[in-house]
Amino acid sequence: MVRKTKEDAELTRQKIIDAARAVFLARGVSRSTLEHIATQASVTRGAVYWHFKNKTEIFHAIREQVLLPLIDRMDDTLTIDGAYDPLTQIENSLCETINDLNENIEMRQVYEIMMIKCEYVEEFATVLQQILNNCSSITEKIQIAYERAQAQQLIAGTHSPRALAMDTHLFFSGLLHMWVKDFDGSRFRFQAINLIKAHIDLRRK
Amino acid sequence: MVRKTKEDAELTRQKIIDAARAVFLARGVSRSTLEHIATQASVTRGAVYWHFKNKTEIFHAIREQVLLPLIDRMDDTLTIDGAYDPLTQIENSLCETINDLNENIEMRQVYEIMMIKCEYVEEFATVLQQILNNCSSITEKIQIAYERAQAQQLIAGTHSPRALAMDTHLFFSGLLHMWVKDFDGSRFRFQAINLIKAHIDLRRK
DNA sequence: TTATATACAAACAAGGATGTATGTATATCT
DNA sequence: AGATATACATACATCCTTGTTTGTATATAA
Repeated sequence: MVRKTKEDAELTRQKIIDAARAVFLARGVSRSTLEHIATQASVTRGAVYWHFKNKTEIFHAIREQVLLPLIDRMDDTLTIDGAYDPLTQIENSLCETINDLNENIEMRQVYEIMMIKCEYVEEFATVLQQILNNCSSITEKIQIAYERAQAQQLIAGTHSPRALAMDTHLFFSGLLHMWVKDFDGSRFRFQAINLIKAHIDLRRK
Repeated sequence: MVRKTKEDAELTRQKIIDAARAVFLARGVSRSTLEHIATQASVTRGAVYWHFKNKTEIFHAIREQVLLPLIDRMDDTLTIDGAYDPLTQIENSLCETINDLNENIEMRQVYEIMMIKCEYVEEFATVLQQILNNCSSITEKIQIAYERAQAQQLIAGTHSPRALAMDTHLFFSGLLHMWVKDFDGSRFRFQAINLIKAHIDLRRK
């Protein structure tokens, strides 16, 4: 059979994306061939080339599908003036991301691919800029929360919200990297939440 | 000409390593072929295969040549009971690493390769375990310094040296990753030292 | 109902990349 | 001084991988 309905086609497209995620994770992006991906998706390379121009396009599709919703959600938890104090809001925001990583397999896989199974050269180098931009945006959100915390006199000592935000962001950035590398979980995964709490407690008055 | 003297041979071996570092940096590890490396080193693949079993072995040679001395030096600055107070020792140790990155081109290149130009799959997956072990060892050193700082009552609030060390390590880990990705320097490279100072100041009484 | 565009499968062509095998000039050892 | 091992260069065979082209059955539009 050939020529499926529009919905069928969208389904195979998604099947290819899912297959690519699994293959990238297992073999790394550059060692993954379109044949690997096609086989994993139970289609031929013909189908892959129909839906995507090349491997790079699949890579970007995978990345966007998981990362875009994540950024939106992070924005929400940090900027909404909710029931918790600003420091707790930051803490919750970071913890939520860790929970997502624990529960959402696809998100975990994408993070692992982006962090230790991809080489940022040539066509992929542009992603680095996007990552830096995301980081800037997140740091700004955290900074705003710290400013509110300072206004409410929740912070010990005298530290600029900017510096606090950078420190928190770098801490979390390191945590994510270690979380991904720590595949047996013993060193970082199981205590990630406690590490976040300790980090925020350092700032509490 | 062929059959050089032993010293000549060692020289070509080093030339190949240097060439590989440059090629890995420019094209990423997996897209770098032995032909690329040989050409860059002004030799043929024959020479490369004489000195190394394959690309993976060159990779490990590059890594060890830069990382092993670094670890030794980090050990020294952290464990020696020198003229500075423990918190300043930690600060200096981190700042020294950043200074190294700024001044030592080869070290900078190796960090960049290991962090964003290499896929940790198959033969390279073992490196992840080594990285985790290094991290553990560094965290322990930092923890000991924090314990001394606590004994001297230099630390604000009541936080366990263990938690402080983990937090510092994760912060620095994140900083290194950002330092590498921030190729134009504007966001992290130029203010790395200040970020470290701010991080340590958070702990000072 | 027929024409056309769609959603693939299958076949084709070409260029690398790897590992090995072979050749060879010359340090080095005896 | 001759033998041997060394330090490569060159040539060879094999296996992928990629991109494109062609074929084709069938939704879908006219």
